[in-house]
Amino acid sequence: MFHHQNHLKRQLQETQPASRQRFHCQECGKQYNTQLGYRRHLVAAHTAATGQPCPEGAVSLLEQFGGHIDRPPPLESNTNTTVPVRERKYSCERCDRRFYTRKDVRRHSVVHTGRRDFLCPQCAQRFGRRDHLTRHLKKSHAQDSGLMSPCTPNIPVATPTSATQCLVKEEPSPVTSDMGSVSKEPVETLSRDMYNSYPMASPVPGMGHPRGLMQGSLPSSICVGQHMSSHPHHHNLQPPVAPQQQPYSNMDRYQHSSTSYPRVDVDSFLLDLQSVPPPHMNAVNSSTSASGSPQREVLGEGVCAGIDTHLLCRSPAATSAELSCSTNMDLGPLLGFLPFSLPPFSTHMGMGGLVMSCQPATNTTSSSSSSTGLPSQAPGPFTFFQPTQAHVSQGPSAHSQLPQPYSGPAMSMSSSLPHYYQAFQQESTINTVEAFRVLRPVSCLLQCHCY
DNA sequence: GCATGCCACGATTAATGG
DNA sequence: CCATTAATCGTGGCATGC
Repeated sequence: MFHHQNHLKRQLQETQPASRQRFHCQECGKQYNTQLGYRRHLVAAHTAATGQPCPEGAVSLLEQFGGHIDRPPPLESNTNTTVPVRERKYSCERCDRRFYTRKDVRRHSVVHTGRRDFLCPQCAQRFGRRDHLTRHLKKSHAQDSGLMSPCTPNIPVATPTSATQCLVKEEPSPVTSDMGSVSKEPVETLSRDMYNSYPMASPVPGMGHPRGLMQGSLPSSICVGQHMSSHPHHHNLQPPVAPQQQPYSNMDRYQHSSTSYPRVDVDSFLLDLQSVPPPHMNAVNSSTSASGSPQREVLGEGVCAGIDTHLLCRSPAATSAELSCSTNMDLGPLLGFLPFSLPPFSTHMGMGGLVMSCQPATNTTSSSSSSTGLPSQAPGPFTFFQPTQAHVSQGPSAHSQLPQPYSGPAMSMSSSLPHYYQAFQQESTINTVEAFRVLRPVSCLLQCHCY
């Protein structure tokens, strides 16, 4: 269980200068901010060097690192020689961070785009870099290599050539083909968020990633939240829990000493979700995309634009109520951790949760794919969203008819949810109801595909 | 020059024990 | 309730091979 207060305290401690770099290696002089880093350094750098046999615990750790470290000494050891000091000549256009090589800048761009093109075939978790996927597979799925999740066949990615990785990158999405007039980036981001919507229960209890439910959704949430947070409409909102609440700025997102996204991104996203009327947001998106502002990408390029494209590609038969329905929002980031009315993960459902069932719906939703402009045979995550119109007609009545599974035992997963989700849960009833209203059509859709 | 992959490190989160 | 630990992911540096 996670204790927010405890976390806040710890966060404060770690961010205070006095407590930073308290772990000093007496052998090489390196300093570490965290005990974990210091211990890893000890195991990796000095355990083998001393010639002593690796401790039991260190053996497994070294195995995780791929064996004993045999890399040459770091460059710092040559600082007293004539080796010229390298300079970071290549800077990122979006955040002013500087890098040694151009390649690093390109790789860094993933931070801004939020793209996660590398899909784990075992648990549908997505990564922005191939080596991350490789690492994930080695660490999380090394033992279940022959245990393919049933969800895998439904994942619209290329067959992994290495049998270990699914490459989503550059994979022509079935949606992309129908959105030829749309710029590439929004489509990619939209598709990304759809993937992120995969509920990712660990295929094997005790294996895989325990946080798979929401891990992949964070960057997308950031995109959405960032875009929406830029709108003055939300300033009157109070964050549920925002220990690191900071004003948004592109620079603030990436502290030079930090490599992770601040939690406030998620909080902001959740707030925005509850407060933004879709038509308004649509207007914002339209203005944003039309103006071609350089801020576009910073403001969550893909997601906000993805909403536009999602709307634009829809059939003219879509009613105004339909357009005002938030099912047109890119809800992918939410689907990873919001309860909806999804059946709790169980062994009966099998591995992969919702992903395992993408069979054509037998109800009215089956005809909706044509109205979306999507190919009816298109597999993959978009099938989740095709039949949304079938539920739109419920309109405002759905508001007063809260889905039963939202309450009580259906939230069985809440005990293992991260604190920002729990913070969402703890929001006022009105806000929750609003969230339900926004998300209900999608949840109903998901139910249809699950049963 | 570029792509790939390994590694170190910080951050986050859940689990565990006192 | 609090502190600690373990596991995992995100990011940047950099070696290697083409």
